[in-house]
Amino acid sequence: MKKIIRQITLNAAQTAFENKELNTSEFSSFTIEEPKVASHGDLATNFAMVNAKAQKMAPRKIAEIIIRYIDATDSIIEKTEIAGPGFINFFIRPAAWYPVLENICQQDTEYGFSDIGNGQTVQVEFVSANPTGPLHVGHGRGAIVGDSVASILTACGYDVKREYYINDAGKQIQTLGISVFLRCRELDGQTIDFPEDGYQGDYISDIAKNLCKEKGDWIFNVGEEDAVAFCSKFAADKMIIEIRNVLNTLGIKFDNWYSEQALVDSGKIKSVIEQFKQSNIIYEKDDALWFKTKKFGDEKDRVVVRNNGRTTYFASDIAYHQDKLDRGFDRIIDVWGADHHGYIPRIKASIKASGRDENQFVVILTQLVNLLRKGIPVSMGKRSGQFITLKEVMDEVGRDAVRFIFLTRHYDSPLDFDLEIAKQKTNDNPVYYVQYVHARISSIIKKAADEKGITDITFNDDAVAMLKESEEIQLIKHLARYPETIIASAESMEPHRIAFYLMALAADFHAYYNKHRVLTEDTTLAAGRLYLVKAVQTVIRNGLTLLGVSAPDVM
RNA sequence: GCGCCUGUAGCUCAGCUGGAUAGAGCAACGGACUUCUAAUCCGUAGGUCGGGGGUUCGAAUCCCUCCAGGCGUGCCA
Repeated sequence: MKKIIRQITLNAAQTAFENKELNTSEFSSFTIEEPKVASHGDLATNFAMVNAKAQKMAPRKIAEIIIRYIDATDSIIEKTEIAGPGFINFFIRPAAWYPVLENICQQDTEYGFSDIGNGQTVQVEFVSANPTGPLHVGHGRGAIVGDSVASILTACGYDVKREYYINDAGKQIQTLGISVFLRCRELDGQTIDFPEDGYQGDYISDIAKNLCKEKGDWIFNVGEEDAVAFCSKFAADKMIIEIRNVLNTLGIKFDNWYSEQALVDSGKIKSVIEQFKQSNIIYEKDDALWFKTKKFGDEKDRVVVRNNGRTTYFASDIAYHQDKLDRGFDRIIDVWGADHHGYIPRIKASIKASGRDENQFVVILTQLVNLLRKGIPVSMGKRSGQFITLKEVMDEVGRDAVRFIFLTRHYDSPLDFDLEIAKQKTNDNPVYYVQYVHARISSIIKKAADEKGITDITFNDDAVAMLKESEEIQLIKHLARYPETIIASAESMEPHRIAFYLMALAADFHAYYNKHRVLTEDTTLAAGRLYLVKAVQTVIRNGLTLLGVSAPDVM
């Protein structure tokens, strides 16, 4: 609808120019939007205001000319008016909205999809938590945002792959192995001296128990180095399985699990370092190798190979991101916790240094999650072992509520997650409010079939023409806004826009439901309303699907 | 010190990328179930958009500055 109004405005302006009523045909970009107040019409444009300067005319004067050139007879426009400083308000004929319903019905699960992505390939890398411990709610936020962004981009015609980068190489894996090995020795009755930087959680002991059962004799008979290496691998594999399981319960599946160890083994890290050395972007100082990140926008240069000869995490990351781009993705999106934000400039630097476009690389930073219970913070220390895992939160709260809560906030703002509120089935917890719409409509449709024998809800001019109530027109207008909401959500990579859209649509529906009965005695009217309500249900379901939330038929 | 993020109703948050009178939910108060699910609806009340400047027809939104909070600032990952 916005597109149509835009075109009508442009046509009018063009004709006005041809008739020498406007001074130039260079029109500045203008917006078509929905006024907040109903009395300002269905749609409004600021065309006259933004063009005042170029036209060297008063805004209201321009608006007046435009309106004169808009053919209001026999079109979708009922009337136009000039308001305020020079807005042009458009009032749309109610009947002009009806085709929206037919669209929804025809496109069904694909209503709201678009092709703005034009088949561009995108990779979304998210979670990528070290396999050294269970996921916590912070990881959950990244997981849900990343997954949802991926879904939304897919719906917009991007070719999207989800990837998890497993940090299964490096020091933290060593520490994991040592921690497990020590617990094994403890189980064996030996006295141990558990290091301060070891992993303290109970899960370490659990893994140790498992390991002892399977390989108890063996690990004490091989050398300590081999034993620790084995423990590392064993524990990391176990953790990955557990992580994968939790993510599965959240409804998240990755296309690719990328191993850092595999990256190391492939020699890519070495070859990238060598390559940058040759082009003089990596240099030697204090027996270490440094990357000239400062030259490419970072605060200072960063070490890639330590003076002990071992590569840093950054070195792996350089190679990893090079590898992603080598795989041909047009855009790579990383979802990180906000505590990693200092890392962005150096990764960008490495991409720039390789002669690529740094804009191909985008980072979504999710702010921290504060876990609360009845308003009281729950401690989240990882090393102390005193933390509530994502799995525990999922078991307590459930997938739909967890996902929806995370997605009703902009990822950019810190989030208080209160376990008690999350469990409540009230409006503090709007996921049920939205799902309830779906269930209610399912119930109506079932009733229509059971009691009235209506099983075929299809478009019918006469029936749809019965939709005259202001709440009905408002609902249809709301439905018409869905596709542009998805596009805006994709462009900004902000899933929360969909969540808010759904809550607003749900509010409109519940209000309508309370005021008007769908299954009326008038069968034509009932058919029209059923058709409308079914469209609402389709949109609710499509939106929830993009957020990874279920759309139940019964609640 | 420097960098990033945040500051909007008592609380939790939106605000469509600069538009008209700043919006929801919760909490408070008053109403609505013989009728398609009351996990719902209707109404009342609640604001110096952290403070101060600037940019322009127009600012919660953009710029500057100050204040407050969070995070970061390793040859850790």
